[in-house]
Amino acid sequence: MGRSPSSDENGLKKGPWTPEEDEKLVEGIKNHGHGSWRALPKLAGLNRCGKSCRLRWTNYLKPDIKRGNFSQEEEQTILHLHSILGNKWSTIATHLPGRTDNEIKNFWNTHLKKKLIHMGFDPMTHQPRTDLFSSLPNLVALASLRDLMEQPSLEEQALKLQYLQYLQYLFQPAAAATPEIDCVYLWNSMPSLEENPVFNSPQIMQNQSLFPIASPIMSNSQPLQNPIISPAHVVGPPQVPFNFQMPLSSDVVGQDFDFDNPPNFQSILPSTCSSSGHLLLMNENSTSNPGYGSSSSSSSHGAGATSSYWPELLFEEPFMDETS
DNA sequence: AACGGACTCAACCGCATGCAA
DNA sequence: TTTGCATGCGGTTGAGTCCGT
Repeated sequence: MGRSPSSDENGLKKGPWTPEEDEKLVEGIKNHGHGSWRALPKLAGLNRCGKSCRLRWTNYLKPDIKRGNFSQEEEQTILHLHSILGNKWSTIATHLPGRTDNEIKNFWNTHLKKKLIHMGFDPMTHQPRTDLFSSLPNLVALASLRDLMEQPSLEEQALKLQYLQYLQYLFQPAAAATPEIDCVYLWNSMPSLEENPVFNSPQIMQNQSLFPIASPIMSNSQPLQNPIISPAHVVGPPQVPFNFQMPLSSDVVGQDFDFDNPPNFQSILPSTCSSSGHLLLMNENSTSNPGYGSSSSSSSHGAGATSSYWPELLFEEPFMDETS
């Protein structure tokens, strides 16, 4: 790691530090202090600039520096402080004894930022990403549609639907999160899909109470409504832009589904798609949005806006072959 | 075993800020 | 008030390492 040794136009050495240089720097600071970084290299017998010496000392050689992995607590502290302070690494570092701003910055860029993005949060605002995240239910629904259609029986399709409903339930709270909801809380409360016993339990077929209504965070949650499994508390319009009533109540259900020669998809695809599956670009003023719920027409892209726009990326390629 | 892409992190760069003359 | 120097800060770079093929 680091850089190859080189020197600048003044003949001062650049690049990685050698153990000998480290030793000289430590000795120099011990004897002369670091009141003047510019004078220090000369006093310590180093062919380095003062800036390089300061950086080496503050980021590596200072005796109270803590090395090694960040703890869970440190991770949460960084996350919380970053949500308040932004990229003020030196300020954040003052709250984490033994950690340097450079180390925190690197940890953020290599781990936490990616983790937040992966969870659907904007790493800068710590708010749910309205572009991708709010479309997740749509994406999941789309990805699962084929799977749903391939289920041999109505019961298994119902099972799939409940799975979709549960995903919807999981995604909605974050998408509906308001600024006062602490991102750290969501971070900690976000369940792991793989580990969730619901998905490994036969109870999913019997349990009609998968969607608690008491949770304050979930108060805006509006799981997908469908005619087969409809939890009593579910109110409001469907949030997934499919009218599942159509395939479920039509002859399509339970039969072998040929995706190469689909039936008339106009009835089950949202209006943003043409019958051939291409995306019909939809601007903010579009009024044609039947069946998606009233919230979708809002121009607010902030937290809580439930966008039903089809992600444009999704349809860079035709949704399905134009064979019919 | 070899290769190549992804990842990590120490170190550099340039700008901002503070302060003394 | 202006100027110049020293230091601090955040963004970026790039060589070493890891890991999958």
